[in-house]
Amino acid sequence: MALSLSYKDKKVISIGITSELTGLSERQIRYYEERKLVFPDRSKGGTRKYSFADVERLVDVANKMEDGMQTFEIRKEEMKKSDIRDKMLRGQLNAAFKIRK
Amino acid sequence: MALSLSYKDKKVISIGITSELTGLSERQIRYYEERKLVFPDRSKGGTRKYSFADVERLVDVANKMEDGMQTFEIRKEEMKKSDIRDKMLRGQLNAAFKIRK
DNA sequence: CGTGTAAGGAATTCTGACACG
DNA sequence: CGTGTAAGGAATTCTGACACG
Repeated sequence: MALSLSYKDKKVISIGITSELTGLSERQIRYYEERKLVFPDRSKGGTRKYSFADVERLVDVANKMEDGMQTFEIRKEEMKKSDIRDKMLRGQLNAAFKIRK
Repeated sequence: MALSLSYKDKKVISIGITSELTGLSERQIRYYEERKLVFPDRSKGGTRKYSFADVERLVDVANKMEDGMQTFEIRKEEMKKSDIRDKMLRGQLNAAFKIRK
């Protein structure tokens, strides 16, 4: 791990607890992973480990599913978001670089 | 649950992960519970669940053990702390009450 | 497409006890 | 006192598949 992450991002929660926290079934949670909507870590033995950020993510996904959105649409939306973030970050870095020049 | 607790206080971490996070053996963690130094929740099935606060607590305990302190001394120290907190809280409440009077 | 379920197996955790010291 | 360990059992999780739709 490069950075020491805050509680919110530490992957320490089992799927059972994650299920309780989100109200989703384990089946749903595993399926959303299959559809690339969440990315839990794995223990050496292979059990999934989620963060509180993942839990929030899953609740968000659940809401969108309720609104009739499909998994691939939700994924696209997320990809767009991180794309925007990437561009903004690059913009910031560029600006900083110019200033220092 | 009366209050909605923050991430730090939610009991969602299994003993295995807690062991990794603290560097303590599961045996040690269970023993410190026996000695009333940590108070994990339990799942319906009986498995222990710790919070990040518990993890910090355990690291603290571990440090004191290294300093040669015994479990009952650590517990006494903690009781003193919470006792002080209680008194301060009572003082606060009393003061507030007098003001409003 | 999204989710429930039964199936068989593996990983995780639990308790009580013996051991050492 | 504090901790390791083997023991037997129970709870938890995993994957791949069949089902419905």
